[in-house]
Amino acid sequence: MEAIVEEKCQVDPLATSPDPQTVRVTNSQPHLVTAANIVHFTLPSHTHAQVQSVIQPNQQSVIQTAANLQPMLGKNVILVSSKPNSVIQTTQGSLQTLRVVENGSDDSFSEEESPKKRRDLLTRRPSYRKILNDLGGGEITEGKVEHTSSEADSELSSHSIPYHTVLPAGALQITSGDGTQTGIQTLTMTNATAGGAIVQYAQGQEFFVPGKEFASILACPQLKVEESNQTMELSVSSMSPRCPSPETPENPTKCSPESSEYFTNSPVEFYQVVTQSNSTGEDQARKREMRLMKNREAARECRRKKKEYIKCLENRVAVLENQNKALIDELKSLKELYCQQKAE
DNA sequence: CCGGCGCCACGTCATCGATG
DNA sequence: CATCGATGACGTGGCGCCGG
Repeated sequence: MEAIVEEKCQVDPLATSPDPQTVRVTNSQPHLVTAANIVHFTLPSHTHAQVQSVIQPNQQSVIQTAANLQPMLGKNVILVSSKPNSVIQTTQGSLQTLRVVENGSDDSFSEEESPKKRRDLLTRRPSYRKILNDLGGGEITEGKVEHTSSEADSELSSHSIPYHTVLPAGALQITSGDGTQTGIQTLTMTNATAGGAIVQYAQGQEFFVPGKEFASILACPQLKVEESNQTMELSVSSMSPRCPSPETPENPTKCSPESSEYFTNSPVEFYQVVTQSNSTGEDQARKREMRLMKNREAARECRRKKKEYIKCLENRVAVLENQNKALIDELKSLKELYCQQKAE
């Protein structure tokens, strides 16, 4: 599939070129790029600029060109992101918004994007929080693969599951049964996604298992998983051998993310799923688990944003280094030209 | 092969600022 | 003022690399 980098120059108050222009780059596949990808494209003739760009996957970049240097340099190296709404910044003060569309995609540019927003993009300083805010609004989550707890929450709400049936991280407990249940206990997990799954068990009750819990459950070798088209049956069979005991907390992911509460240590054969009760102490524990779970997700997201921010800074470094190099070359050429004319 | 080391990702806690 | 999200700090485990 051929991807197209389509640039549409917005008429910005700061822009010097009033005519909207479109530049199509047909030799790049930004969405398939796994490493920096060199792309050549040519701006409209009146810009006298032939541009060589570096496509960075899943990044938003501030793109700087030196259009007024083009007659001298012929070629300019800029960084182009495959992320939409990147900004092309020229030394003439023109502001151009870059977006990436795939072939066949005909979604139009958001005309209602305010000049203020674009000016903010242009003038933003490299503040971590500021850039992260700029990167926000859906863009920064574009490359996000994993589902978040908010997605899980939305999934919950869409299923109208009572809040008390939500199991925070580590809250799912499978304890030894009282003998009323024999044999294999089957948990029916519906709507299983990376964000979690709705789990039904014997008494027709259901609860929500967050994605990580779900994955951990599936990873447990003591569980037999039968998958059908619409539902996934999770059978809890006898515990022999047992899941990792609390004596091995250094290896918690074998069965549980951070706790060993999924299973008892006793080698019993029957297990009963119990949810948190509403008693005060356990309610506090549940709140704590919820807080930890949210903070876990927040920390994950924060690190992801931080990495993206670092990449953005590295892109800027590359841009500025190239610009600096171009200016040095220009200065050198002008000096030579000056000395030549002076000698004549 | 093994220990040391560096890097990375993660979870948790503490703290701060925004918000209702 | 309580709550919540964001983030720095810290500790930990996994993993790859490298030298002995």
